[in-house]
Amino acid sequence: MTRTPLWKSIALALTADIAEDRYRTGDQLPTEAQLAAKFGVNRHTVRRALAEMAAQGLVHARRGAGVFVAARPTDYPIGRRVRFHQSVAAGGQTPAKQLLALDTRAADAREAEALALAPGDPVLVYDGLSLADGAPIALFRSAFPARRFPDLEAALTKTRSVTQALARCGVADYTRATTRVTAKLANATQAVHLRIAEGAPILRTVAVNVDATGQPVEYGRTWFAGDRVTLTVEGEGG
Amino acid sequence: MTRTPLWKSIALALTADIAEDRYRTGDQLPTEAQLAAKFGVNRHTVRRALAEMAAQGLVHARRGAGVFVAARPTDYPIGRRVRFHQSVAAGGQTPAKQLLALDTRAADAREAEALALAPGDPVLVYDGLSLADGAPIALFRSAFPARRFPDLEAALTKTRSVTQALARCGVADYTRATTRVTAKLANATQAVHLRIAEGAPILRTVAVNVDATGQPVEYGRTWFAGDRVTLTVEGEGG
DNA sequence: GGCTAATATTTGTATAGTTGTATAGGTCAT
DNA sequence: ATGACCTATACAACTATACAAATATTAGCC
Repeated sequence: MTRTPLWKSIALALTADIAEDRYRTGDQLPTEAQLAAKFGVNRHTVRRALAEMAAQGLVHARRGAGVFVAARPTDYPIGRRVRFHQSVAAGGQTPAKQLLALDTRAADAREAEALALAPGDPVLVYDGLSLADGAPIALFRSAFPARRFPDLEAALTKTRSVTQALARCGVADYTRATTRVTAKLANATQAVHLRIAEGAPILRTVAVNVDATGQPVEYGRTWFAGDRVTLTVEGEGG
Repeated sequence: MTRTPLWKSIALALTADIAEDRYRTGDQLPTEAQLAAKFGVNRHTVRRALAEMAAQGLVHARRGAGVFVAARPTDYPIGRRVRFHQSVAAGGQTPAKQLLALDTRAADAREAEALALAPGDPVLVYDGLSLADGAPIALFRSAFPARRFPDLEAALTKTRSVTQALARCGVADYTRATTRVTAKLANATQAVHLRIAEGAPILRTVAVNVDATGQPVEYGRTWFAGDRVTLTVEGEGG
């Protein structure tokens, strides 16, 4: 005589809690065991409800950690003068960057070509994570010509902003020369960082930034969580 | 939904980094904490990956120091005319020797017998470490008849090479009379020197070198890191 | 300079908690 | 009978935290 399945009513109740801001973006929900006790059902029934909500992008679970309220989609522009900080702030969210790794090594073939370096020239590689309101938006890996910017590593350690760090190294302004966008599937590592499932869709952009004289200063690859970001292309006066 | 366990993909990524020489033999990897941040997982997950790589002999951890890329297996010949320096250089690696202790004392029973000395005769004992590309390959303890070579201690201090030191003491050439090989387990001291785990397998060789007249000039015991060295037996024309 | 002691860093180990997955079975409406 | 729904149990994978043990680094002292 159960018109509505238990799991469905549980999902509705939790969805209402989120809609009424009882749980906010990034918050951890009670554990599955706690929810099961609270609703007086088996843990699997709660899981069924959470699975439905996850499929709708409302929540996301991290094994071993808990279930969290997912971030709302972010609009992200692509154009000649894109600055992550400004773009996110313009959308009313708080931007942040997390440094994952900073390493100097020999350039690989693509990096050397994009930056107009000789094979084997050193590049400074900056792996990081872009956040909006604490939610991960994008993974990125930027390569810079290490010989031209010997102080960039220190600058990036202080201010994780690429724009500010380059400014300290004498590049007052830079613009995006090329951008290519492709679709990929998240591998395990990317999925963890972006808090999405392995195999979930990802937007990958490959870009080269140049200074005022046209010299390439940054070769950047960025991976966006596909269902959390919408890339918008500005009119580019080529 | 994790097709591939996280730790496995992390181990693969790090293994690839080593294979592409981004981390070289003897290099220290980033700390577990840094790797955990870089891959966006808990430290224990990184440890699981490192444990797998350590089990394969790819890396080795030293508590309090870090995780290091293990040396690649070195081929080491056993035969009548073995010279450490030449053997390692022939393999394309850079040989070195580290002096641990140099001491003159009364010979014990085995040393006396091997060197054809009277009980209680003095022997010069040379404890050292053999390195290839900076990675420890073998621990050794060599005993020489002190009365026959009064200047050997000074010579060994200058040039840590046994061959060169003996040459200065009038032994232009020597050959290996006997070699015995056994397997042991590393004790704590050996493990520290060889940068392996306590209880790891060790190859021990016991050898007597004789001069052109057949007089024994060196009684040497050597402990090789079992998983880092392959002993190859040359055809010995007795 | 060299030695010692204190401090900080790094790996090793232990414990507890959380989500993911698999298996087995039971209830009920159609 | 069949399939959707729900319970029960167990284990694997991962997180979180804390502390111990070994090492590296630094400061101070002679």
